[in-house]
Amino acid sequence: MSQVERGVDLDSSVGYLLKQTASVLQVAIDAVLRPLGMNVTQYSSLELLAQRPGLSNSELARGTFVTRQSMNVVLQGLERDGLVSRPVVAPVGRVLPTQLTPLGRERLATASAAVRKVEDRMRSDLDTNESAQLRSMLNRCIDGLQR
Amino acid sequence: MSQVERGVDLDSSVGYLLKQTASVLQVAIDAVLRPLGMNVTQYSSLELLAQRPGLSNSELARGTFVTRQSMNVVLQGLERDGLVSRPVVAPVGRVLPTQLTPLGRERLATASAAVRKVEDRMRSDLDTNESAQLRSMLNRCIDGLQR
DNA sequence: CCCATGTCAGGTCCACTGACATCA
DNA sequence: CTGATGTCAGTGGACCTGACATGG
Repeated sequence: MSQVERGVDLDSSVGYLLKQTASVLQVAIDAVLRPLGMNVTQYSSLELLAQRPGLSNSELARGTFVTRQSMNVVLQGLERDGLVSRPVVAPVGRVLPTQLTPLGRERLATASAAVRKVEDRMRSDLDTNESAQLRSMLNRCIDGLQR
Repeated sequence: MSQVERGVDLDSSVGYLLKQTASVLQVAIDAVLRPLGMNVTQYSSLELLAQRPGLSNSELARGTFVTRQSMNVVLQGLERDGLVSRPVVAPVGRVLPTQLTPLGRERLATASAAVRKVEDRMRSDLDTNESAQLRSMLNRCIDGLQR
């Protein structure tokens, strides 16, 4: 049989496990978003826009962990599909504040429900307290790395 | 200033935090491996081979979360650079067991030390007990997702 | 026969880097 | 001038599908 199943002794490495978990999660979310014609970055952008209307291209890029160049392409696609809208000219500076359209809000609702199910499945073996601990520890990992 | 810094209220989502942590970690490890002329997938392959000599292409692919086609390309590169070696003919079946060369072992030692530093920095705000908890919870997240 | 493996090919997707103009 | 932004262009990595030969 295969020597690599689960539990190479690399699972003593937090980094390896982190990568694995993120990878499995990405695949799972991808799978539920694909039938909706959406990928993770597009979904993340819509979710961010719902919570913080008027975010600019660069701000969305930072919020979804991609470059502003990549986000530019994403936004062009979302705009083409009528899910978001941006003013033709910048009201101030070069920043173009982006808004969800009614259609975008509708699609997001569907996608959001699907993604929430995945996340619930991921947390199904964790109680509320552990979820909070997990978030706390991940935040501290991020802080540590950015030092 | 930017409205997106740290702490959009999405950090109540484990999934979002997980993606962010993995993203920051990837960037950090990339940064230390780049000067060594290595990327994360190559490093992961060498690390796996050090712990489990003789892994095949397909097994390495599963262990690093890429397809066997992608791993095939990676191995060709590592072989060309003299970091790994594979027999010309399969000793049994079609499986070609891969081995680290002395050079590969040497490069891995350097890379491994660099990566370990990053991982230590990531865990700097966690005590031993918390690290174990984090691993445990990540493992349960993976199990939950694969159900 | 069925399945896993190693490998090659073609096409696609996605994110990145580089570069440039614009504006506070 | 500096720094942030929006955007265009090119590049690279990893994916997928398909294919085929080989071996348990």
